Amino acid sequence: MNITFPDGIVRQFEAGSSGMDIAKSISEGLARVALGIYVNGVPYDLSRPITDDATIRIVTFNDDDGKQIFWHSSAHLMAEALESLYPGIKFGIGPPIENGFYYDVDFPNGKKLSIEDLPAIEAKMKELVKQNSQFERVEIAWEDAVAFFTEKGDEYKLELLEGFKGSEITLYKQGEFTDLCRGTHVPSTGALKFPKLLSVAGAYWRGDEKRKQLTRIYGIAFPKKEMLEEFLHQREEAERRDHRKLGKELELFMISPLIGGGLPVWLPNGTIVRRKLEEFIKSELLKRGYVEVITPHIGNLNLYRTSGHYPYYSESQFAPIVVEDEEYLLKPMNCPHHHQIYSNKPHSYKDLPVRLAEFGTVYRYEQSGELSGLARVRGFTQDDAHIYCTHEQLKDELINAIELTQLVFTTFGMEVKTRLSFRDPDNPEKYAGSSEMWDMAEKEILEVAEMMKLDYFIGIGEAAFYGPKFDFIVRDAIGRKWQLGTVQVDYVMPDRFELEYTGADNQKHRPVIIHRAPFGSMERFMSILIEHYAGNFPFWIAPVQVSVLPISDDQKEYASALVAKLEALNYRVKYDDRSEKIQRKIAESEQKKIPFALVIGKREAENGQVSLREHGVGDKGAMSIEDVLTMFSQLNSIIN
RNA sequence: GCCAAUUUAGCUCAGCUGGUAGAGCAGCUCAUUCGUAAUGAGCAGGCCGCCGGUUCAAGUCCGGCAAUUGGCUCCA
Repeated sequence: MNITFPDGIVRQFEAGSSGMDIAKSISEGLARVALGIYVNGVPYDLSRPITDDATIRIVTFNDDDGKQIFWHSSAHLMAEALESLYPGIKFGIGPPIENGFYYDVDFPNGKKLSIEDLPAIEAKMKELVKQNSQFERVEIAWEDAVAFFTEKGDEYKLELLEGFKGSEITLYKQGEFTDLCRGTHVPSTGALKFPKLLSVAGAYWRGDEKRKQLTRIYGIAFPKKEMLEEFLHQREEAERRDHRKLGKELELFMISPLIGGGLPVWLPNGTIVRRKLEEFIKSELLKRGYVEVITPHIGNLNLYRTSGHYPYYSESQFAPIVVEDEEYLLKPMNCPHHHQIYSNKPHSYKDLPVRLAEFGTVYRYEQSGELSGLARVRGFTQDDAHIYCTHEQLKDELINAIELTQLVFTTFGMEVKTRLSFRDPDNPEKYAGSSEMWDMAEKEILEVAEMMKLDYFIGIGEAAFYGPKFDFIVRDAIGRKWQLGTVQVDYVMPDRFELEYTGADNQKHRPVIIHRAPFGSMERFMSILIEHYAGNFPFWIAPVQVSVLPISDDQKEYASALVAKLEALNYRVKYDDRSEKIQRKIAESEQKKIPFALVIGKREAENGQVSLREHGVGDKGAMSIEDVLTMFSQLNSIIN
């Protein structure tokens, strides 16, 4: 048979040759690290015979596909260890994930697993690695599979089998353990050299809150020790950057149980950063024809009935407040308020687009277990705006809004992924508006994405109830993904609020609304920003921009004059005139992550200079005060 | 909300099988006037998350509650 390699070369192999045979024919080295083979795009075990002409690709741990095979096999390895330690244990599903794998299990006799139990399981896994048992693929009739798992008493596997009725079933066996599995797996457990179990969590069977909660055990594994060490080191680094830790250390924000979980309070340092971010956005808005408005924190429930938010999202809102027989809602979004501003007066097509912007604080009910620092909260401020435009203006306005969002992310050097969030066609009841309107809006979004050459992917079922959107997604220090900015198309609200403008034809028309928020929420953006910079904020947003450090009391007069000068220029200065050694003052300036320290000794005071020290870099030598001021002014010029 | 873990001084953390609380840093006072990451001495600081129980005795054991953390579910 003819086997085509990824580089296009075709070679002859005997029919029935396995992936391992092919790997060996290339090199012993490849055969040692090969984990699986893709045959015409379908993953095969290396031992599985290939019978016909095929295009193949051998995968190793360096390929994402290879990692998935590796971690999938690791999940089976963990399952084998669990079964030998806890006989009678039942298994749910055990897939590979982005970073490792998990297995959902149901322990016998109500055993509660805690992280203290993990080392023993890990030790057992290592023992099984040494045994180096082969992963064996068994093709079996559906009825026989049912019989097998009935005998074993594993109701979860039986439930899974119900879904595969009629099709051919495969089992995988290694050592004493047999699992229902599509595959593919590594040749033997010996490959899974360095496993590490990471955490224990509860997870509902089939993700259904109403069903039994199983124990989910997360783990990861690597073929080389250095890889595991690197992975663990990265986790530590992520922990070091965690915005909750840095937020406390740098006094950026706090959460008080007495105020309430999920209701973060911005401390003076954090407030400076936030205000700088707001100034930055405001200066961009003014350049782009937005006007600012201010709306209250609560609104009559009828407003949200009109918008449709109330029935659609009543579960994620705080309960209504009743006063004088009227019901009010803590506002879960700003849009309906802005729509009222739009309809406050009649509009001509000549007025459009109307762009209303507000840093609007909204309140949403989140389950207590979901709250997390600044990233997931119950009250937050959106850098919100609504653009009311004609249909002809829509694409230009979308582009304008997306460009602003991109400017934000490039200014901070963040990597984002763009998701085109479309409706879920299987759940039409989740969305307002006609199917034709959705088709049109999704098409327009796609066209804009293509025109702007965005690097996007499509998220089915991620749309808002009133329309599809662009979402910008960023990862935090520990790899969790968060949606930040968003740009949304809305044909529904104009109808619900009967928004109008008079066209050139003297007829009434419906405007289109764009909802957009480049930061998303100030809180979440701040959480990502802290982690992105590891607390080392750039000069223009740093809570304290520069520390002034006289070496001895003799330089105090010179130093305090410099401090006054800097403060007069609106720089944020920390003057450290304590009778401490200069080393100490520098250490503290560095710990507080202040971008620059100006060290002043006898020499500088005599020459009208300062000795400049850059945070994280070190001593940059003596400079004139004028040069320092010029440099600071340049660094500050992002806001203009 | 559910599963698991955690909660001791402002912060980070120690406190073994129950015998009445400890360190470092921060703070305050004094001395020191110093050239690029921590000068020394002294002082002060605690409803050991909250409520209840067991016990002669609870930071420690048991129960409940709360908050936080890792997940699940959900997410405009």
